[in-house]
Amino acid sequence: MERRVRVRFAPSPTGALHIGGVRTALYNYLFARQHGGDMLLRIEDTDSTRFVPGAEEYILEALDWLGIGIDEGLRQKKGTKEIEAVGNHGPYRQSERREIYHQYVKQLLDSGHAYIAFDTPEELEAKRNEIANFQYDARTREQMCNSLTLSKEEVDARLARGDKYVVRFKVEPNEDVHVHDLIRGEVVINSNILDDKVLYKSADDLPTYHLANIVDDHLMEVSHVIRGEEWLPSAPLHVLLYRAFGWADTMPEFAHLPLLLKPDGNGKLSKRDGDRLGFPVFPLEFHNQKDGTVSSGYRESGYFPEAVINFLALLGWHNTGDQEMFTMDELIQQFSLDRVSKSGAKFDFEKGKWFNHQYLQLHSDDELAELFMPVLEEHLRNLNASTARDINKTVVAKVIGLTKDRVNFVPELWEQVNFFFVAPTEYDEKSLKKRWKEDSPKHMTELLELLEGVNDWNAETLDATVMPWIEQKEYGVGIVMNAFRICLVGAARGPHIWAITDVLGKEETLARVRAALKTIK
RNA sequence: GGUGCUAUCGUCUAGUGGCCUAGGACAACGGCCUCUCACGCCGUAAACCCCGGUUCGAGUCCGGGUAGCACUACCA
Repeated sequence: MERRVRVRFAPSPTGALHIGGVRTALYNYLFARQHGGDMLLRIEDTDSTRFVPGAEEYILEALDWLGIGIDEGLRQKKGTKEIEAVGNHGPYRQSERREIYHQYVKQLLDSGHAYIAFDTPEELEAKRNEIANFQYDARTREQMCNSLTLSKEEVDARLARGDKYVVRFKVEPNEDVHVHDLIRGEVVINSNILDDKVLYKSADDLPTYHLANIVDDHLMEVSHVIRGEEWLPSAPLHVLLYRAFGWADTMPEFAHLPLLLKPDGNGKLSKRDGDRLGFPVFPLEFHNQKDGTVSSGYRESGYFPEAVINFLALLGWHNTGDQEMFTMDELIQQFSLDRVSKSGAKFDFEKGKWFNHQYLQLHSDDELAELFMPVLEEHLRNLNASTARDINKTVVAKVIGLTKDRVNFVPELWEQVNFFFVAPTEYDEKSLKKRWKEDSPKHMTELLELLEGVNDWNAETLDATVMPWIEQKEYGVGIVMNAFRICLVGAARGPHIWAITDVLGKEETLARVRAALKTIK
């Protein structure tokens, strides 16, 4: 009988959601959707010391922005930032599941799969200093302070006294543990290299990841665990845990995803790489209330969620064939775990920019105008308002249509369209040197006269008036037009000249030529 | 140090024993277009980690090296 596909994304609220985590969430989501299954969101907050306020809200908002839908667990209430819990396998925050874990810790203790240990962190530290490569396991536990070495009376006394303790998993030595991984195949690890992992700590009355993770995945009926490769080494431990609980027959399938690596050099992609190389490592901007740092986000940098999704999907997964552009629906249809690469992928954000360029072109001028309007207004506010011309969305959409193919991001539009709204006050030196000739003042003075006589101000009329004039005078099209362009734009760049005069109108065009004549040289 | 995972252009990757003279995309470079800058189009350069083995034939299978990465906490 086929089991219903249920996957989970289980982040820790220790800060902004890393882009690698986003990809893990995405692959889980694609897998769930493809199989008509459920995507769960669980918060793994068993380390109270690392909790960062706002992180949980951040994670949910980021997933919502990216279009990664949650079916069960914690999610944003539709259209709001409020958090709601849906489903009947809750609670979905591990810190709220204490009583549940108590029961399972006891089960392991009673069945002899776990034991109580009183060694203090200081004692363990000392042991590690004393013995190279010290590991708490079958070879060493007999020398430690635990319920295996102490008498029952002593253990009870310590417990009654309120001594801090942990519960450790009793790993049986010298056993080959097989883990079946959907991406990597069979992985075999000998239990000798595993240590007796701490499953529960009395100090904060919380389990560690390993215990909570197995208990929750079992109780929540998770069918596939799709997570980062950093978990591969502890997968055998998890298998042993499933067996100890007697859940081996319903143990989920595992798939360990390759890691996202630094663009340059070696190692895992980190927050610092983003700062160093100038690109976001997080989906949304994050203000860390704990350490006061601010991290830039893809959303605030002008990325479209579709572009981020497309980019991320292809970092570690690729179908046969040459398709590069994928909608979420296409990804859901085509994604498969056996086409996920086994090796880590360097995070090359140049490709990300290209994807954004592609998606930007797909948006209509009106949509882009809507997005660009606030950026434009902000820039104009920062300039002297009196130099700004009237702006309305129709004009903004029009100039965006003229320039959008040359930008990757909406905010970059400003550099392309600013001269439509603000007359140049200075003229680019390089452009002048190359395009402003000795005769240019004379040409512009004559052109000015010619243009003053044009009543029907549009591209066709202007072209039909100016071109023959240039030809007749033998001035050269490039010489005149480039000088004209400098007058209007302030530099040798921008769209076709008649497209510019069209938006500027007769009055403004003439005014700019006059101003240039006065200012240049 | 130990254990595990991985290994095709600078980067993401296609390739599942003959279709590979190794394909696509990003980036780079060159050209075309053109009143400018871009976009776009066309093109160039660019890779099978090394050594053995299996086979008529290996990027593809096997072994050994090497390298990279991950893990090795009362963090996840």
